[in-house]
Amino acid sequence: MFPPVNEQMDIIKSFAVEVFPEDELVQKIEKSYRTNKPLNIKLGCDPSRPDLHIGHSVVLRKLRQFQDLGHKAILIVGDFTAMIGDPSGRSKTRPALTLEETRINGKTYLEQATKILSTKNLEVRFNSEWLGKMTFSDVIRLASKYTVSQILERDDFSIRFKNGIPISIHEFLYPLAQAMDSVAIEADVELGGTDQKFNLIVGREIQKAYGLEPQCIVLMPILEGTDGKEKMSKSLGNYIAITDSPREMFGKVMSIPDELILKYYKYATFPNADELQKFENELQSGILHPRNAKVETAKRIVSLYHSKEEAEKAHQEFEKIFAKKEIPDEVETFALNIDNPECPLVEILVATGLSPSKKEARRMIEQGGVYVDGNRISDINERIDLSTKKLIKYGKRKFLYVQKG
RNA sequence: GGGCAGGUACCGAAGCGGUCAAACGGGGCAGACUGUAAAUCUGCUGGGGUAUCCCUUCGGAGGUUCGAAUCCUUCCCUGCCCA
Repeated sequence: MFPPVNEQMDIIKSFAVEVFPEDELVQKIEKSYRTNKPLNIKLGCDPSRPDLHIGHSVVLRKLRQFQDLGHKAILIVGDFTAMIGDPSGRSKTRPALTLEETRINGKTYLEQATKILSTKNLEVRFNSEWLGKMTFSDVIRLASKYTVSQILERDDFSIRFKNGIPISIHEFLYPLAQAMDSVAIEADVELGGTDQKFNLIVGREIQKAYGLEPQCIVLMPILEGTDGKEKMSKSLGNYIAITDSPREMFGKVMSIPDELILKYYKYATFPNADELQKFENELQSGILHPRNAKVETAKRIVSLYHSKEEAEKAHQEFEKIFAKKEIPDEVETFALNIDNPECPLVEILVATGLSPSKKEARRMIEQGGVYVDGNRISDINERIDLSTKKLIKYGKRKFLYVQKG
């Protein structure tokens, strides 16, 4: 029923940064193979921001691999822990959410996650189920299993501590709470990004303290955002959401710095060994032009969340707008409710929502970023006759037809 | 509980009675260039109005002053040290 152990290990280790302790994992898999029982593979998700992006997809794809190997994926919706706010990789305390908010977000999360995960051997648990039941003495018992210096080993804590940036006590509890999830579901393996390493190790320790076999850990790389600097995240605005439209998705991939191409190709699409080898060789030897490498990567990514056809369309549209500087196929029309069709351009820009303020609209015109029917407008007092439909181009990529309506 | 240092625009960080809508850096946006929404370079970056005019902003609330982000009072928040 299960593939052979070696085969499983190869797949598990592919694309992972770290898998440890490897010997324990081999043993677990051997046992599962012998007894024909699937392993519990845990992945925690943070419902405080439910919009999944390609950065999340790396670890979700890994979980999917486990599912395909026949193991059981257990998605922990951290509805309870979201109230704490995971401090990982953050220099600031995160805002806490209410239970209801996290519940709603959890749902959205799941809808999106199943674009990658199989619904077959998938179990979804909310950690308020057990964390919410813990009494204060339970919490004290849990807290007694870990020391302050152990917790301060984590560098985002120690850095904050050293720099005099506040750390609230409840943040110390976060890794412990997450560890309790592993206890509650008896996780055999926990997946996470490399930034989760500390939390996952705490999970091992706490499982041991509660008399359980400790989980093995699979760490996946963190994908940088489209800016190429920071980790991909919604709050930084450098993300490619898995719900992005084909056009957006394609464009965003095209905007990544060249150095990131291989990483995106690799971790956002999980190519097979041959594909990867070929791509890497050609890119490095220069046979594959970086621009084309991006095109290929973008197509692959769009295909994963939409379809091959959509990807092809997005590509063509991209070429049209940016290489040929033409107008995209689908441009919305805005019916502007005005009395006099002769309307100052600045006001049109604000009324249509293209520009948040008149000030910015003027700035944009002054900087030569506004075109009406293909003509660059340089006068901020320009009036536009809207009795006929006019095409406005605002900045690099905003297009809109406007007409008096 | 005491002492000290702080809280400035999206973020970091200057300013310490008028010349402050507030230096500088990052981010963002635009333009040029290009192989792309890469890289690089240049410009812009509170709002309204356009004749160098008005409004809102420097943790909150009051006050001093012709005039405050800058001084005083008080409150809230944070860090460090001492107890």
